[in-house]
Amino acid sequence: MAEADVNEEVAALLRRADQRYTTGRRRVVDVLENSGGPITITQILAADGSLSQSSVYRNLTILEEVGAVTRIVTGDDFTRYELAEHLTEHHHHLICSDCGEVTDFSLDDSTESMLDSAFHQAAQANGFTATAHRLDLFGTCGNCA
Amino acid sequence: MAEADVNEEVAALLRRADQRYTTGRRRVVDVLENSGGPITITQILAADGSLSQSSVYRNLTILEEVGAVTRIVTGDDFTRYELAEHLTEHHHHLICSDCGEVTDFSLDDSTESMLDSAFHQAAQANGFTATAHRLDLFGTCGNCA
DNA sequence: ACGCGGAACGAGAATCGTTTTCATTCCCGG
DNA sequence: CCGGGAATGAAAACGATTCTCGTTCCGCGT
Repeated sequence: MAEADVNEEVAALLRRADQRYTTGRRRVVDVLENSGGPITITQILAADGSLSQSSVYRNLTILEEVGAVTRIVTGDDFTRYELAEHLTEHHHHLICSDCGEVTDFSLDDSTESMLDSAFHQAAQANGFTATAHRLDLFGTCGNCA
Repeated sequence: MAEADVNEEVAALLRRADQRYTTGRRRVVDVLENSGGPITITQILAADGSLSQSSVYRNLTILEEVGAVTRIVTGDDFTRYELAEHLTEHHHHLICSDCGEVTDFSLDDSTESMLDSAFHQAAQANGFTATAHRLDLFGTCGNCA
């Protein structure tokens, strides 16, 4: 999705929740857009020095509530954030157990659709209503090998 | 796996790392064994009042290091623990976004093996060495619906 | 049996990522 | 141009987890 479209879509999501698309929020979205995978608060602050920590935390919470951003927990000590899937593309994560970095990857369509139906079936069998799934690979990234 | 076998296997794992299978550690393993899914420290303490918080934290760390226990982060504020997969069976998690509870579920063998090869391929394409994967469904459990 | 030495324990203090507070600044609607 | 609620920033508070430290336990050699 083009940058302009992302901004427009985020603006719409915020408006729908009676929230403003302020400069700070826009800067956060811009940082997330230019980072090939989920990143930490620290990384966001480092990427744009004009942001203040508390506002970034607060704004990420709001952006998550309106559905513009997704919160990712990997197992290391830091929560990471990425743009919501409908603003990017469906993908999964390679998580390096060594350095903690997260990079995106995709599966081919036929695998994905197979997964979907398997999930649907499994959820149903457990009286569970599934709204999303998470699929990550853990291991060692090229850098750390 | 039968309870006796689990204990034996855990004992072996600990011994291999020059660690003792103390009463406290055994109690933790017992609690994990009798709980159809990953549970929090608080739940462990509630399930066995004779355990002390700091020791449970410490022992779970050790049990994880020797490969007897796996740490699970779901997105809510609590880390959960379960017996390692080779002490139970391969499975995935249904995570209730509402109450936070986690329950196990399985996919059929053909789906699993398809996934494995898809993962292998994706990891390789990214210069990544995959050692494990995580596959969870988020949604609403029967109770919270 | 006994005693030694290191492992494990328990209670509380410390840590640190995250959340909240509160006074100030900004921005929209009238 | 003003008033009032929203957003901000700095700093304090919070809370799950980790660390500290004195005590207790356990395996082993004598």
